[in-house]
Amino acid sequence: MIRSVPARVDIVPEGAPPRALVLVLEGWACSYRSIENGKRQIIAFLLPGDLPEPFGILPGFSEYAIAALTPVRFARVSSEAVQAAAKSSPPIETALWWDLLVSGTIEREHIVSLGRRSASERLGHLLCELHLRLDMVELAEGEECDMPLTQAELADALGLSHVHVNRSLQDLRARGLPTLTGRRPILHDLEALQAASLFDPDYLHAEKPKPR
Amino acid sequence: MIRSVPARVDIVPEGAPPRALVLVLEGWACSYRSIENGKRQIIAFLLPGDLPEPFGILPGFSEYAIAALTPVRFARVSSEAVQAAAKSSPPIETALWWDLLVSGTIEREHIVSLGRRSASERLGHLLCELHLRLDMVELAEGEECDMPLTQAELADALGLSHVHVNRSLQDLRARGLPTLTGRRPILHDLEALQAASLFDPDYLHAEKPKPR
DNA sequence: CGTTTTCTTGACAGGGATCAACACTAGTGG
DNA sequence: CCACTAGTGTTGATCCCTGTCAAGAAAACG
Repeated sequence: MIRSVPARVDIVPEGAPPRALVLVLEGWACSYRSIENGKRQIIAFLLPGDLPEPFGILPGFSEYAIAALTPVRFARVSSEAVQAAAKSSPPIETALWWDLLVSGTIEREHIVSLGRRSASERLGHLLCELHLRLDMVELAEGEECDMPLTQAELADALGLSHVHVNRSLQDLRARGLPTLTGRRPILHDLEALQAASLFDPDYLHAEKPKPR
Repeated sequence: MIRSVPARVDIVPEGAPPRALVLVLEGWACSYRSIENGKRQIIAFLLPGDLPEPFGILPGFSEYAIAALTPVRFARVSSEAVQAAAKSSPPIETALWWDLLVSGTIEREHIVSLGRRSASERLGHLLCELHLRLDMVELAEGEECDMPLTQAELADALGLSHVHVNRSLQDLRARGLPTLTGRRPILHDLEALQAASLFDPDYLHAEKPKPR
């Protein structure tokens, strides 16, 4: 079942009972959690092809909401259907596991960023990550790509205030690394930015490993 | 294959090629990542019963090291053996998926802590989490439990300096919440601590859901 | 075009880092 | 069993990164 939602609405609201899984087809979304003190934390950005909930035999826990950041087209897939697909096709099963592992790795890297990297490093790291991920689904154009994110949304992902995101962006720009005009970053010198952001491109495993 | 290591040594060193999975049987361990600037970030604490690497059909990525915090007894289980066990026994398969989902949830909650909670809240939240997890494996004694962690180790998990961990601990103590003498915390008033730390006990899913 | 978001800047405050001692503990070997 | 040593916990002083508040500029949008 394919559906579309406009930007800025919840695809899965917080605390919803587990239902079918969401598969993002087009547009940007994110999973987030809002907390009692009024703040919110974006857990992960979801790009086309992402399956933000685990596909296994247990119902998802759904502690987190999923929201569209741009207009999003997505499919709702029942857990049973996903498992049936996995059972019947080894490549699909591999792809599902691969997605699960990679999203876990991205989340753990997020922990490292939030815990031990400075504001500019976090920001640069995120730009590198998103650029690489877009590249992997053919959505980057060389050193440029679309990135329809508000500075406030970046802030909610990076654990910063939107004011400081703005200043960190200026800091990176001043050091000649990325330019972010409008919502279209240009990573002028990818290697320099990666070095400055302590970004190791390997962790995303751009080439899929073989199943064993 | 069951092995033992003394405290403070790596069970799996950083960047090791994927091998058999580790299953913690006894003692405390953690997974961590050290970064170029000399800092390190603890990703997760591993208690008895934890299987810190995903069990699926793909080789683990092993971006992270696993270190013993106390003397640890652990088993090395080949990926194939785990899958065979899952295939042959639905309860085991359920348990494996459950473990995978819960550790993911704990990691995402870690993201929320690091991004949007104050030092004292993070600390209190971690104490609540570890207490509950210990309780789930019968290792807590009422409001007390063993917690063989150094303040520096807490700092590396919470993204703080060890000095500030010390001060946050005093802050909680002054507010009558937990007492942490030696390595044995007493959570005098669990509910008050949970409230002060924005801790929602539900996210650990102490009661396992049924497979569907 | 007017209105609402977003972006940008400045001033200021504060949480947490860093540095540097010093006090304890616990483990070690004599 | 005690002295020694290394690791851990505790404090104080100081600094700076980042948050908060507030307001104006620039985009986005209907």
